[in-house]
Amino acid sequence: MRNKKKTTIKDIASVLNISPAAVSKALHDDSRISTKTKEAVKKVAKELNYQPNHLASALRKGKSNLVGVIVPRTNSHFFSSVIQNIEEVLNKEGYNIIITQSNESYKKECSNIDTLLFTQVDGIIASMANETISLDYYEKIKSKGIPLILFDRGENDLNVDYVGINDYDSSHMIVEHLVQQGCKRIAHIGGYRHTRIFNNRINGYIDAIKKHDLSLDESLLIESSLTIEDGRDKMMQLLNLKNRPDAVYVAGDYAALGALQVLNENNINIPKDMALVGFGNEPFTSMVTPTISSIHQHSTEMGKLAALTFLERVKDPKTKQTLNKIILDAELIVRDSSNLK
Amino acid sequence: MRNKKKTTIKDIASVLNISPAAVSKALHDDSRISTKTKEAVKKVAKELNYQPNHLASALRKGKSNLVGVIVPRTNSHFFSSVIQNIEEVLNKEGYNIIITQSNESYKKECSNIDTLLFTQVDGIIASMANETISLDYYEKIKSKGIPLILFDRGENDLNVDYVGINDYDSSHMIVEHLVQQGCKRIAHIGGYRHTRIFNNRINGYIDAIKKHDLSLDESLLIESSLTIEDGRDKMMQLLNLKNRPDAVYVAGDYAALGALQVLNENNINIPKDMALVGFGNEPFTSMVTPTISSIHQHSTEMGKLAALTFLERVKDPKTKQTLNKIILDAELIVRDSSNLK
DNA sequence: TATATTTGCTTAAACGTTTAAGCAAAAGTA
DNA sequence: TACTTTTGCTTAAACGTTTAAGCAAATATA
Repeated sequence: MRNKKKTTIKDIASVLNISPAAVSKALHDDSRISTKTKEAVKKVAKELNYQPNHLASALRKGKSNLVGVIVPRTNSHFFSSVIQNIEEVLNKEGYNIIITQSNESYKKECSNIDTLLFTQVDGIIASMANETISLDYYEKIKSKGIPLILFDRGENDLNVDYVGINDYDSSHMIVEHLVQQGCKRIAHIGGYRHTRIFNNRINGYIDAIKKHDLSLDESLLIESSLTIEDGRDKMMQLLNLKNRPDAVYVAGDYAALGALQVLNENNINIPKDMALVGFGNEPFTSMVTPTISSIHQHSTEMGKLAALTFLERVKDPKTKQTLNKIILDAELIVRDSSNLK
Repeated sequence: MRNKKKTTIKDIASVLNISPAAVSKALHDDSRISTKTKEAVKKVAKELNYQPNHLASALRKGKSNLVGVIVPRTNSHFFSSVIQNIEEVLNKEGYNIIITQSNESYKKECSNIDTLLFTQVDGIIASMANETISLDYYEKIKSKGIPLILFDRGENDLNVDYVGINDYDSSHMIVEHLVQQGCKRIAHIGGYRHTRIFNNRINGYIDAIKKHDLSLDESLLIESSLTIEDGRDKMMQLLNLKNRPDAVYVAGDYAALGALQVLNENNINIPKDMALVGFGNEPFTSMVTPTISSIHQHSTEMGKLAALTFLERVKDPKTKQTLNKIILDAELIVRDSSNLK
């Protein structure tokens, strides 16, 4: 007994003996349609359980009201929160989002871009994979003439909008905090320099170390993929030094967790023997023992701003695309791992 | 100098002086088109940087090759892993997925369904929010005539495909394990009974307790929302009992984490004074101190099976939709929190 | 050689919507 | 009264693709 055929605008039109065009206009509250007709149309639409065919209108109007989102992964609180806020802002404006994950792979990222373009999205909001070095492939998006907004990973000097936090200053805050706690030899397990945000963190670290007249020991500055496993490896590397550091600033919470595990396993007292600071303020930082100090990246604002930037771009597509960087101030959350009282 | 107008099939046709229909067929390797023409078409397509318009073909063919996925949230390893595997299987078959989150809200879940239907997805794969009690709203999906596959949360006796694990047996495994470790008073912080999987876990717990001739104490069985906070609350409740349990089986890892925090804060030795077992095998269970025993839910298989079930349904839409339940065996991962040697 | 089949294309309609253009009737204006 | 404007619709084309139907030429079959 199920109504297999979907009701279309034509069905409504024929019931009321008016043209499909009138129905379309009535449904969109066009001023040139009488209130009477509008009411009749809406009544019949409800009765016939009319559901507009999005594909048809998208095809006709040349826009899909779909926005693609690319993230390295969704199972981190940061990205998940950014996504949620992008969604919230865009839903209100009638956009839906398609979420894709690159799993930190450049190849997957490229295929995600193709997928999204194929789906005729009206724009793409993305944060780049660890592997991704250049924005070359992203040119494809711009050549389609749709807005591209990058966040977190993707700071650039090209004409691509970017929303992120002040990584350089964040490093300064961390080093400053550790110095205040009395630390003298501060190590940094950073991300890969080819990613701008990690490079900024490293530069911030270096400059802050210099500023406080601490020795800038090359063995204390290590690049890492920032996974848990690599965090473990790099921490062991630091422990094997003749002259161990008394504090470690890790550029990612997952790697910081790995470091913490190694320290605990080796019965090294945190923070007395070794202070520890992470980056990202992932929920688990306050769950582990000891709790890990970390940088809060304002994921809520970042998501909202990314979405709003997109909305501005579609509203005003004529204005020349110029570099629009939004840099948020981050916040250091001090927890047990670096609290020496 | 940018080519603003997108190349269409017509453009290719006019270059080669053939009909658009021939181009379409050539691009799809129709047997009725000569190899010569096919090659020519593909060459021109590449030259003009032709990108097929997905909306147009979807409209014409009546299918979008989009599959909607609804999950309570993406920032849990379980859901994130299921999604990843759904994606992997479906991408191979030319489908893309749209991920939406309900944030455990029934209202959001309904709006997600509307959104997905509006986007003309070819099917929906979903796991229900905590709040969701009935499948009523999901009827909308079925009345559209597209496949609906539920996983994890959503076991049902209706004609809706379901993929999940054996929750009843999992509870048995856990209780059995705790008994073997010497526990006598085993408490259960369960989910809400209105959700089938949690009800199954509770029933499994009760039956296993009876089987081992342990006392079935009502005060030891508590329903919970299974968030970290509620895990804390319910653990405190158990600690306040005159006759404390010597083991707690928590139906979710996040709540188990909350319980662990409370135990640690109260200097209760885990597992000596109180053994602890969680459910879900979230990565953090092996990160905290002590590590938490948990049930591995085979998220990889679950995602793949959900996707495959969907593919079968679209391949064979004529066959009557009958209840197709796939129940996987779960696995207990024993860690420090319940290992009494 | 006459007929049947296959090959390689074309034509035209269709998917469901939106929208520019147009037109008659009603209402407003002088 | 005669004109202009507004109202309320209709007509028809368009978005880019797919596909059923058809047709002429080439090839196969008897």
